Amino acid sequence: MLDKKNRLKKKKEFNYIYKKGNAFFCKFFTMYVVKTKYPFSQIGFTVSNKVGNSVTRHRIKRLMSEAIRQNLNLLPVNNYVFVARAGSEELGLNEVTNNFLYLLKKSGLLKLNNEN
RNA sequence: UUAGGUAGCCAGAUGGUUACAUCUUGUGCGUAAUUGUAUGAGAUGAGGAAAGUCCGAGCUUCAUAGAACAGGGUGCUGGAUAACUUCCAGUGAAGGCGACUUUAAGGAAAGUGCAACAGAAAUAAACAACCUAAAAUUUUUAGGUUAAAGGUGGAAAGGCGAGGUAAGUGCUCACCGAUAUGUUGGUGACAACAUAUGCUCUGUAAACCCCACCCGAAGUAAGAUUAAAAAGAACCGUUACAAAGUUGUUCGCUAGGUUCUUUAAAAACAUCGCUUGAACUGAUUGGCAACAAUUAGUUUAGAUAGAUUACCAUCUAAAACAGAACUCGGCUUAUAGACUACACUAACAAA
RNA sequence: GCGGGUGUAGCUCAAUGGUAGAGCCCUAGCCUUCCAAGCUAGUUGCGAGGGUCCGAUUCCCUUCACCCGCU
Repeated sequence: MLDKKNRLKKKKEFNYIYKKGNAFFCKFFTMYVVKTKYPFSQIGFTVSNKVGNSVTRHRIKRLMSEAIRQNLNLLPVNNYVFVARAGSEELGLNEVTNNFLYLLKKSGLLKLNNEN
């Protein structure tokens, strides 16, 4: 799990990010991004009710958080929400991280980070 | 040996690195102090069903928590339990070669309803059968007796056999069944035995209903604390009419009630409720058992976007179903694989 | 977490416990020079599993899927 300060918690924040954020899609996940005031980034994970069991849903959340936690230094400072879509039940850790990297490249945030 | 029956247990293990939650604690920063913040150490950290939410309780609130009706639930007997649509032991019935299993099992003679099609007839009696007489010539009419066989149907008037009869019929008899009475046994459901009655009176109550017993409602997102709040607006009532009040209707009850806006760092994104509980483990005693009593020991998750991870190695053929959210007692459903016990059962083989 | 509701033909719906129907759709034929419209005929079934009953879409129990409300 992430540290407490890096988690998104409140329902208002989630709704704000859903409304105002830029969305990027791939096959298994969608990503919403919004800029923050704070010097650290806050990240939230959601899995919809239609994906599998509560056990598998919880497992996907943990995999996503682990993938973010290992690559926290690469992330530019923003607020993120990652949503898992149907079909993501059978992914492993490496595939999740690859998907996330693909999303970040697609959004153009990672390139800037590499140039700096 | 094979196929079963019953009862029960486990729910991958070990090691390494790593992440998170709670609690305890050390150090640094900061503060008048608490809170805070950063970083270390230690301990603990999800099931047999945590699930479904099908029942029953605790706890909290609702007017003082009341009454009647409606509505709902349960339904063989005795016991267990805080309580129960639960459990245990029995009775009856059904199934199985058997060990054994299953069982919402009161009342149809209180009343109402329904029973399609078929069949003469469906809850009451004649498609017909037999006999007698007359006509007439293989049929009709009149009278009488009876309920056997036939086919229909889920169900057909106690069953089967013998005697008897014009043909038949509990008309008579034996056996079985039924009903009533009595005796004995059992706490009881009921069972056994004896005697009597030839014994019309279907099924359905998981159709309405009757009888007996039980049930107020909502749910921790209940609710409480921090506060001493202040100001304003709207509606209803203050004439017990009317309105509001935690299911429906009526009675009874409550005198103020409901909603909204603004201000203050915050009236929630805070704290409590929240985990010591009809708790768990072991022993002894009582009981066939469910369970109870006594005694010794243990303290065992408590989050609020919501904690048990990720990777690797070894064992292994492969690891099922599945994630606490106030707490207990049950029920139901899902479930890979491994294991244990039995004077258990059947078949086959050998002695 | 708590509460409520619905499952019938490809779609929208109906039904007294007696063996399931209507409209649109689809198929074939008729009509028309051809198409459309119209007429005739036909195909496709009660979410799943048990029980009560002679008999269940209907009654009872369990279960699955979907939808809605509180938050």
